[in-house]
Amino acid sequence: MTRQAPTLEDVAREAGVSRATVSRVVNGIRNVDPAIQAAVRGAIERTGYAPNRAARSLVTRRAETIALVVSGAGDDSESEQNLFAARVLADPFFGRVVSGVVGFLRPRSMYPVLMFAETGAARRDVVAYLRQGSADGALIFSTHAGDPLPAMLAEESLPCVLFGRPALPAPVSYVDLAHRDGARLAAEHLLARGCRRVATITGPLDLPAAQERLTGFQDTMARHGHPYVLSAEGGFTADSGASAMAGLLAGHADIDGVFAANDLMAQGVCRTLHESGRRVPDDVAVIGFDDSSPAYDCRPPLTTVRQPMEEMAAAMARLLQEQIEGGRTRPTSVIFDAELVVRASA
Amino acid sequence: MTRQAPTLEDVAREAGVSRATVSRVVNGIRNVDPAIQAAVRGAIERTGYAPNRAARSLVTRRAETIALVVSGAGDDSESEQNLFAARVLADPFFGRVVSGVVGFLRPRSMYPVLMFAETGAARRDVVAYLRQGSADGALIFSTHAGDPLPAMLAEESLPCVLFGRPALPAPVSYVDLAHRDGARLAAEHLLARGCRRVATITGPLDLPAAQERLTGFQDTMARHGHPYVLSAEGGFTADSGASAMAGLLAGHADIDGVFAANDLMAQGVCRTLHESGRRVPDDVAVIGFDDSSPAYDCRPPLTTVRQPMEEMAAAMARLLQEQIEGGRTRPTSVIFDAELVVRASA
DNA sequence: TTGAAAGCGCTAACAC
DNA sequence: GTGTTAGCGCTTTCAA
Repeated sequence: MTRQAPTLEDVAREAGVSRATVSRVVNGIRNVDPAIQAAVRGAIERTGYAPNRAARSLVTRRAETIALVVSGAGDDSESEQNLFAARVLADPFFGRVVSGVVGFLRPRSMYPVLMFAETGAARRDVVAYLRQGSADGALIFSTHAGDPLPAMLAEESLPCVLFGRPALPAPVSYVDLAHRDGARLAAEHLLARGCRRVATITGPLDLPAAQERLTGFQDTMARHGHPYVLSAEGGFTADSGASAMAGLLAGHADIDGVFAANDLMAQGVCRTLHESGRRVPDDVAVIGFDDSSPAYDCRPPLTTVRQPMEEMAAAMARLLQEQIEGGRTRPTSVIFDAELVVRASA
Repeated sequence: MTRQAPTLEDVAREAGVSRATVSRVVNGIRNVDPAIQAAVRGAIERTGYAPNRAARSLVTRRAETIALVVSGAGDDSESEQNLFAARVLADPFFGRVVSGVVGFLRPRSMYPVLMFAETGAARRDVVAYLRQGSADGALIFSTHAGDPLPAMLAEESLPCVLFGRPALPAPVSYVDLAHRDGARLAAEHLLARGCRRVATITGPLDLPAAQERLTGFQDTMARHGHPYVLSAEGGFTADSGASAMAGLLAGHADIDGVFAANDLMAQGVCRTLHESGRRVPDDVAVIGFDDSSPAYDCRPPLTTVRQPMEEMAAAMARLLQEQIEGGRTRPTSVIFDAELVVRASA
């Protein structure tokens, strides 16, 4: 930054027109004489002009930026903010989410600001960030049921869209999956394979998604003459899946089918099964959920219920954009369908 | 946003002082009478004032934002921009990087803007983004040797810091690891275990880091009487590690020690070894590099060369900050030490 | 179709 | 220690 960056004024002088005209050309507004338009473009080229974002934002009242926030439910005492970020990023789920968001934003020359909000202070920072106009809205990914952030944003009428129905009711828009149907697909597939003794490893049951996957699975099994389904609660991590499976196996050695509420846990399940000398899928069929990278990294590759994460994330961004542009509109929700992806594990 | 957001003016009126005074209080500048300070704080509280970022940036000429960019070396024809993002995020390496960056930024109330620059157009967008003042500088993580972005930024004197020495020489600051030393630690450990027939699986050899890990390993082996080391080039992915190992094994069934240039490949190596009926570490000892999540997710957990990623990423952010604040200073580099983490695989 | 001019909300001299 | 004032670079009426 040795020399001062050229401004609209400089370009105007160079092109022999007014600032307003240059502004019109830059913003692609019609009603500008083609000749002048060319002159202006030439001047922009020559001066190496780049519009100043802050100045534009000041008048348009738009940051043209959105925040991608991953929030937890910790309180201020917790100083593990960083571990939280690392843990979230380690979840393969996240890569697909970012990919979907970026896919929507990039064509619009926008880039997401990454925020992790595990503590109360961090959540207040998110609210402040939006109130300052640093971002026009937020895409929220809650990792815990007790997350107060959605309500905080709704309270201030700050534009936001959640991934998944909020566990704590709040008047906000969200994008979700038909979890029950997804679980049903898994149940039917296990049944069709001839599994007679099935179990499910659930996610944290205070999360609506985990609850619905369980319910959908149980209901379908019940409808097919299996009123009771073995189950154990996991934490959506591979280790939790592995130990939940070990626990189940200890009491029920004859399990021949398992539905894990996400791929990471299914991966853990496979590990435990393998260590106990059982073959997948011959001895025990395993189905995961999400269709994220562990699904195909797993040996054997996992049969899983696909959640169209990229599309869902893109839909969130679209909804947010509409909310930002349209001013106050009431909350909406978009529900996507799940799909069974059959690989080797079941 | 029903009612207009309160401005400095409103707070000033409410507190019965001038805008300047309110500004001083907000920015924590001394020389403000404690009583007035309290009055102003009260007014801020009552009005619910939040400073407008754009207005501030306009005058301070600081966005107080930095870009975290992951760049590749693709050209414009490539339309796989999204896959690129997903692939990068899937790499466990990335979570630690973000964690380190966020750890440095958060206390300063800053958040990184995430950008993926795999195509030429995307790289130009990164440059434009910085030139517009949307971000004050960039943290660059190149995934390919031919990445032209560093040079592009240097050309425009835009503040940036790279992760790793640039493969294409460019006058930019960077933070790196003493790769050679790290590889030496791995070699010595394998030797100390009594391995006689060792092999190494390298990363893409056009990357300086991969090259140095190989050189460091070979040199140490040579110094200990092993002038020739078997090697195969991988692509830093688990699959590439698995197949490189299979290839090596085909020609040399007696391999008893392997050094993989990253954990992901080491994981693939373990998989291949396991499938070939060999035990790790009894039949073959395996050492990885990075100490990222696959290292402890792997069975057995990997002995690996730890790269203090979080600290490195934080150092990058610090260097960038200095560069932004200090104006033009010449490129610097900071090199971190590697450390051997002994687990079960070797 | 183009230009003149009025701010957007804030900081930073400078004066008091 | 506090207020006054002049912009920062841009968009956007409003006239011409």
